[in-house]
Amino acid sequence: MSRGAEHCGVSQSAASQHVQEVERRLGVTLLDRTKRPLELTPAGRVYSEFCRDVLRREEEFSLSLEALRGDVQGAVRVVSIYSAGLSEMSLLSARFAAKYPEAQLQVEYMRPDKIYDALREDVADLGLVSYPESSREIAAIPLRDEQMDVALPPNHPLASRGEVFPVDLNGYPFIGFDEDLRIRRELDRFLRAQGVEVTMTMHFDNIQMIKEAVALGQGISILPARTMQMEIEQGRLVAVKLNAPGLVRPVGIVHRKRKKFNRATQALLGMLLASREG
Amino acid sequence: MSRGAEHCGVSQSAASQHVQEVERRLGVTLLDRTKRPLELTPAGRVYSEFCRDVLRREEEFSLSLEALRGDVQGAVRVVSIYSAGLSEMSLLSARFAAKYPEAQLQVEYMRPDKIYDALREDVADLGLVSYPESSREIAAIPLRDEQMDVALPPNHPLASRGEVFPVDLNGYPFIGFDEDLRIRRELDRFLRAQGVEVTMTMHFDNIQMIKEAVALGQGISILPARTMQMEIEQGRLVAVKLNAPGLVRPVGIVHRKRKKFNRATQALLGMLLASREG
DNA sequence: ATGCAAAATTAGAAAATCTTATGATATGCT
DNA sequence: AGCATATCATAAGATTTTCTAATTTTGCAT
Repeated sequence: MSRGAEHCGVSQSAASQHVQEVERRLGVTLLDRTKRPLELTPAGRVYSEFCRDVLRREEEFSLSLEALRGDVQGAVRVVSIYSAGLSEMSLLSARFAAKYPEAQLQVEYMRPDKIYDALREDVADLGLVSYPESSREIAAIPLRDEQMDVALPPNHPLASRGEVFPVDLNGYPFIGFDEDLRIRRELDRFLRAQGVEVTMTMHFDNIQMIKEAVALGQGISILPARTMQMEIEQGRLVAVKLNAPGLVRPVGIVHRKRKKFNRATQALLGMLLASREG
Repeated sequence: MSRGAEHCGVSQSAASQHVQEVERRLGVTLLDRTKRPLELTPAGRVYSEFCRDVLRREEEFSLSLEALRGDVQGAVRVVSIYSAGLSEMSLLSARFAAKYPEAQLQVEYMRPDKIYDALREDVADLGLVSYPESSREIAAIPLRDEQMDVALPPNHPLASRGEVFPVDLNGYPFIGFDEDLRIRRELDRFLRAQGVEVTMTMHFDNIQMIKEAVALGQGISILPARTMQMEIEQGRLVAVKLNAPGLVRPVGIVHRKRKKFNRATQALLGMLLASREG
């Protein structure tokens, strides 16, 4: 039952209560609870049968609906922020294509607010964003919290340190994010809380540009560790761990609430969620 | 759509909102709203097909479940208050037996609180009560408001009047209901509001006994008109209309909330509701 | 017996659904 | 065409359902 609950993305309690409510409505017990692991009663087997039947029929229905709509069979439309998408999707799209050769994966990169718009207007199925936020129309699924490291040019005095404290950053020229981005506000809040005074010399609306500027020695920055891997390998950047709690960039999936996903979307979502456990 | 809403026992608004929510989830329009009466779109037809299919399967399922449970196929267990049940059920049970010869109708009479208990304990399917009340576990369906007349012995001074006013009852010995019955409280409230002062000489827990006592000249009473018909025909009682608004005895059906009814119960409930329109 | 994993229970929060009241729109009649 | 009528849509708020977090209970294995 716990497994089932997780599979449905609800708590163990919800699953237990739901089963009991179904039993009450039908007036029969579906599970033999004197046995562990739980066993289906005869009525439970009949009910299970019925449910599978309905699900099968539902699958048929949504197939014929998609055919009717003239949808591209099994297309997923993903919209993503630049930073999360490039690392995430490049890995995933290959695996996805291998596993579901007939499905079609479209990824498009845009700024966060455009992503939410795209979902609302139903021109995209899934969104990959940082600081995912749910609202009346949008549901959010957290994926992971990305560690934030200090990004330095290789020749920087701090570059040889195993880790740095926030105060060590004091006084260095800093390259940040545009002010209308959520991550900028979060970083500002963090630096202020830690009593760090940096000089914001430039700001950009995406991580690529910041990395570029840091590599060119224009200043230092704080960026999600996994977005810098390539540059570190190439020796263009150095990432140093920041010894301070609570600074992470949450990344998650957003989608239109209670929207029926086609099979391709379900599959991709499944892969994304599976990668979360790792 | 309005018809459908009523059929499901919800408001027109709820139906409209629900259809729109389904449309949103599926991402298609189901109804062509530029036409009156409303027409199904192609997608709507496919969806309707799907729904019928599921309902059909659900019907099959509940059949095999009942078979499994060893239920008496198509038995309805009705529990009723004495007064409503006798007139209601005697009429209905014949019609029911004629229409559904294979079904089995069990009627049992008991006091109101026992009725609610029986439903909660699932030893009865439907309850017929006055002043139906819903609660966490119980749902109530109003059936009708019964007119309340003054019950008099044939030789009573008021018996020849076409109608009486509440104040006319002043001073007469009165035969009422037990104090723990809702109808007693309602009558008390009514008499007090009308400024009537009667002498409660006896009280009983059921209408039969009150009628008996009135017929024997022990006092007058106020009773639902339709429960006195037999005695009036026999000349044992006289009913006189009471000229005062707001005194009715609501009668309704109660049942356990969100409980799956078997076909026999659905059929009987249908007949009861159909009789309501009349 | 005792501990452990998994399910049941409880209370309270969150979300879905419903109702009432009101506004919009197609159709048919004059 | 203009108006009346019936029907559906929308809005705001209340109600009901469903969910989560925390805790307790239960079956099974050691």
